[in-house]
Formats: sequence, structure tokens, C-alpha cells
Amino acid sequence: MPTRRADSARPATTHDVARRAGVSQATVSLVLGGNPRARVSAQTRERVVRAAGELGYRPNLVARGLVQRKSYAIGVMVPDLSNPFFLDVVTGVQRVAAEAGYAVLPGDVREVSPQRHLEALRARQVDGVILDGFGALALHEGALSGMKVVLVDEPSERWPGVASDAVGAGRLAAEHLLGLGHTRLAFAGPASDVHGLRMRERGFVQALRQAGVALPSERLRRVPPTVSGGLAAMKSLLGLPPAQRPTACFCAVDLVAAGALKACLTAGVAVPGAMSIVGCDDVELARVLTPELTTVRVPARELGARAARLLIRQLDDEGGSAPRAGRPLPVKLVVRGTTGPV
Amino acid sequence: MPTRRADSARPATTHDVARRAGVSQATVSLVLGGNPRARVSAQTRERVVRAAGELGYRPNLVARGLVQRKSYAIGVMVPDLSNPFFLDVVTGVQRVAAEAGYAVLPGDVREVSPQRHLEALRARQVDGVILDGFGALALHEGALSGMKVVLVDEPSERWPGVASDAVGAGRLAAEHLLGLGHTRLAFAGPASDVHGLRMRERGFVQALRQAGVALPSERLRRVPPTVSGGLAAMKSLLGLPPAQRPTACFCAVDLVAAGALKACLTAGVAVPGAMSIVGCDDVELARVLTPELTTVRVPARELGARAARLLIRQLDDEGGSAPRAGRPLPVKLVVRGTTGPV
DNA sequence: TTGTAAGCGTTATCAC
DNA sequence: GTGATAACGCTTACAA
Repeated sequence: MPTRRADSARPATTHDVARRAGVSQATVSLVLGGNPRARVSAQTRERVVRAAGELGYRPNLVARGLVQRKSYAIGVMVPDLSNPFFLDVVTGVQRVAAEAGYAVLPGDVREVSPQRHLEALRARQVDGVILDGFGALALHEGALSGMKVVLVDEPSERWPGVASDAVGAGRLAAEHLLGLGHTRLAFAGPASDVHGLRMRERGFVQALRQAGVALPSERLRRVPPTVSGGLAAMKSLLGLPPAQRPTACFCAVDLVAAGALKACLTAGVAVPGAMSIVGCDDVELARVLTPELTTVRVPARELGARAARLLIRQLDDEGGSAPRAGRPLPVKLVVRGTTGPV
Repeated sequence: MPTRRADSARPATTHDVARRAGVSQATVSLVLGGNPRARVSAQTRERVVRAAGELGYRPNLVARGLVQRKSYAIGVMVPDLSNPFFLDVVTGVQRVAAEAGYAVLPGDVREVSPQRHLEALRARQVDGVILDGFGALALHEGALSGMKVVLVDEPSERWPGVASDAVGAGRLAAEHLLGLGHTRLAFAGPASDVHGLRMRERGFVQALRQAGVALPSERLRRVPPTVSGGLAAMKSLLGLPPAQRPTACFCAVDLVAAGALKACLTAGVAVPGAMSIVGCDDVELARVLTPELTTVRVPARELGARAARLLIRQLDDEGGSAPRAGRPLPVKLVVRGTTGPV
């Protein structure tokens, strides 16, 4: 008995459907494959469709993937999923991907090394990967060879990407603070080589310089992009002699701002009375804090969604040329409760 | 030319390795398959391994999956990934899964309906799914048919699962508050049919009853398990006439507690001076708030890790019998800054 | 010990 | 229009 038995414990295959409909397996594939140029008589089509329905047929994407050399799956890598910003990026990717029939395999760099994850993704034949904010350019040469890649917030000659207006974000924060009359300003942000973060800092510094306001190094705090990083940064800032102590601080990441705010509140420093704080990202947390965080909104979901569209367009266009990135996504200042006049 | 050409643009296959090593493709599979009972001479093995290395051979998991009827991928579904608690559960799953060579396909019920996601997972031939906290039992019968399932925080005769001590969590909160002398207590939590959440409430109520303390319905607030839910709940609680107004509130979810805290702070109600708040979960956010949130720690990652182990054990044991769930994971009261004496 | 061959469930190219 | 038939890259008896 070489043919497979109709084992109802096993999912129905095109063969099962074919047998039931009294047609060949190939015909079933034609009908069910949704191939537009499939010329099948309405009659057999109907027979096939009914048989498929009766058997509860579901196409096996693994088998399809093997022959098409396409898995309809993409990978996403971010530096830290517990940062809601990156979660939002991934959510944006998911949404678009699901729409287009792609599955998403997310990876968190803290959990598994980029190399390892990339290898795993490759083994699973993912059709492409989206890399966000962890210095993808610094990866070992071969790690990305032969993969379709889209970068988020990291410009590159080699791969297409999407970005937010990071320089503009820093600039907006600076202008807001300057507009409120602050002149002793501080900056707290990661010392990372992540491009987007560096640009936020640059925008801030540039705007200050243009306004003729100095940012001496003692008011510069390089800390990890986390709450405790912000906590530490602000603590040390508050320890400065009164003449040097800033009256306002821009934190390149909302989590850092949250930490900074906490440091002020526990030290009894009034916010925004004695210290103004501006974050960047506008994660949900910003509205949970009291007072609510003034911050620069960066459209994380939209960033992810665009990245996914960029990648999937490439994929569906049969290896078509890599589309170039569009304009950076605009950012927007959101004034809430942590900033006020000097 | 029926055989494939050595197109170096395409990843090397076992055939390529075989040709290069001068052995049959099957031998390559034997050597590289890591099959323990593969009896291959050290010499050919070495030849194969070297050839594979030279060609940069990487096994194609899709092909393997097809013949083994196993994808080495599992799905996870949670009600809300933006709740850090569930993210932690997924992280726990990821960790264990990665270790065992499984990929994880996470799904957020808010983004895509359970039915749809389950269908997608099925089409991708996932080996099993982990379902957390969204009334999986209420799913349409067929949706899970033939799937290996592990439930989190939702007991079932039909599927194995892991759980935290939800009743104990509510109880701990109650005892803590009672011990501080509070007698006018309130409860705020979701009206969901999620088992774990209901049990937290039950534990709380039971402990109060045993202490002879009443929980009148006007101090019961059924709100969505979100920050704004907590905000609304506390606002309305604060609107109660002084004689009925609670002096302490247990929130079944940390996010709700965060909202409740915010409501107090913006209303000028001192915490814990005039209102004590206890949350449940101990998400990272709890330590970001000021004052830090007193809460009951529920081991989310461990929950996810155990669920993954339970599932993968089943999977690797060749369809072995479903192992039963172990004891509920213990929870622990973490006293921080939002609770104090009356 | 190693090679041959039969699938796994699809898609896709042809003849008929 | 429809049906053989050959892949896709791999695992796994079974034969040599």
C-alpha cells in the first residue's frame, strides 16, 4: 500500500482533496493556489472547493515554502524589547506583515546574540530581516550576506531603511527648553553607537550652539538607555554645585527621562519647578508618570510599519531592486507636565 | 541538464556537500544530522565535515520540517503584549525555546483574533502553542483540535498548564493591608473571564471575609486591565462620601495600580498617607513610579519558561503523554512605597 | 560503512 | 482544461 491512507488524524493534503474530488492533485493545487491565470472549468473548480471544505483542507506553508524557496516569514531584531518603543516598532511590523501573510520572528539582542539569531533566522529561510537600532553596521560581514535587509534609524549605502527625524527631535527639545528661558541645560543619554540616538544628541547640541548656549561636559551624562541610567544621571546632576546645576535636562530616551524624574521626586526637587525634563519617544509610560512627561513623539509603530512595507515590497517584487528610503518620519514635541519656565 | 548547477548565489545543500566530499547525499545527512546512531567512518565523516565547512553549509529547517513533520516552532498567544507582564511571559518562553532549538511566533490578541492567529500557526505547522490568559477555554471547539497546547494561569482538564498562586496573591495583598490597620478597603480589577485575575480577586475577598472585613459593592471597581482603567476606578473611588471612601485599594494588575496612583497624585491625595495602594504582578514599571509600588510579585518569566518546558518536553517525547501541571508558582509580597498605616 | 530510493506536501512545466 | 511528472532539500529505511 504505497499511497497514504486517509488518516483523519493527519491534516488533509491536496492529494486527499484530489481523490475526493476525483481530479488530479495538480488540479487541486491550481484551484486552491489562487493562481489567477489558472484555467479551470467552473465545474471542477466547484468540486475541488467543496471537497476541500469537507476535508477541512489547509495548505501546508512549509511544503509551499520548500518549493517556492520562500517562507513568508521575516525576522526583526531590536536591542531591547522591554523598552516599549521597540515593542511598538515590532508591533508595527507585525501588523503590516500579518496583513501581507508574513509571520514575524522577533529577536531581542539582550536575549540572544545578533549572530546567533541571524543564523537561526537564516536556517528557517526567512525572506528578510528588519534590524533596528543596535549598530547593525557593526555586524560581522558574512552575518547578513545574501539576506534582504531593512534598517531602522540607521542610514546605510548598502541597505534600504526607514528613519525618524532624530536630529529634529533633539532640536525640538532644545528649542522648547530655550523658549522657556532655560540656559543651564543638561543632556542624558546612552553612549551607544546607535545612530538614531547619536543624532538626537546632535540635534540638541546644535540647536543650543546656534542659540549661543553652552553645554559643558559636566552637564553631559552618558548612561545606559534605561530607567536606572536616568536615575543615576540625574542624581549626579543634582550633586553639582548650584552654579553649575542645570535647570532643565533633555533625556534622549523616555526611559532615561523616567529615571531622571524619579531621581528628582525622591530628592524633593520640584518638577518642573526646579527642574524641567524632556524625554524622547513618547512611550505609553510618559503618560503614566506624575507629572506626565514632556517628550518628543517618535512614531514607533509607523516606523515599524514602513520598514515592513519596504521589505515586503522588495520581497513580493520578485527580488526587485531595493527601494530607497523615503523622507525621515516627522517627530513632534508633546508638552506635558515636566517642563516649565525657569 | 537536470541536476542543479553549483550556483554559489544559492545556499549550499547536502547535495553540494556530498559532491564535494565525494560521498552520497545520504551520508552527508547522516553525518551532519547529528544522528547519534549514525555509523560513519571517522575518515568520511571528517571529509564531509570539511566540505560542509568550506561550502558554508547550513541545514534548511524548512526541508527538514517537511520530512519530519515538525517545524521546531511554537506559537504563543497573550491578551496584550504591551502589558509588560505578558511580555515577560513571552520572554520566558523565548529563552527556553531558543535553548531547545525552537522558534517562537508570538501573537497579541488585540492585534489579531485568536482564531486567525491559530489558523496561521497551524498553517505554519507549529508544533504546539502556549496560551496565556484570554479565556482560551472559550475558543471555538475546532480551533485547537489536534494541537499540542499548554495553558498559562487557566486550569483545564483537557490540557496541561502552569499557573501562579493567584488566590495567594490576593490573600497576601489583603493580609498586608489588614495588618496595616486598614478596614475600609477597595478592589479594582478587570471584569474579565480570565481565570487568574478572578482568582486574585477571590483570594483578596476571602481573606477579608475571614478577617470579618466587608467589601461593599460601592468599593468594587470593575475596569479594564489598563492604566486608564485604574485611573477611572480611583477617581470614582475618591468621589465617594468620606465615610465610605476606602483608605486602601488592591488592584489586581499593576497597570491598574499605576493608574490608581496617578489619580491620587493628581487629585492631591497623599500616597500612602491618605490612600494605600497594592498592585499585582511586579512589572518593571512598579519601581519606576514615585512612590514605588507595593505589589505582589508574580514570576512571569518563570511562568513562561515552565510553560515552554512543559510543551517542549511533550514535543520531544514523541507525542508522549501530556505531563500534568506542577504546583502553582509561589507569589511574594513586595512592600514598597505605596502602602502605610491608616 | 555507505549508497539507493522513497517520500514529506507543495508548485510549476509541460504534454495531452 | 487537466493530468503526469519533476523538482524543492532533507530524513530514513533498506540494500549493497
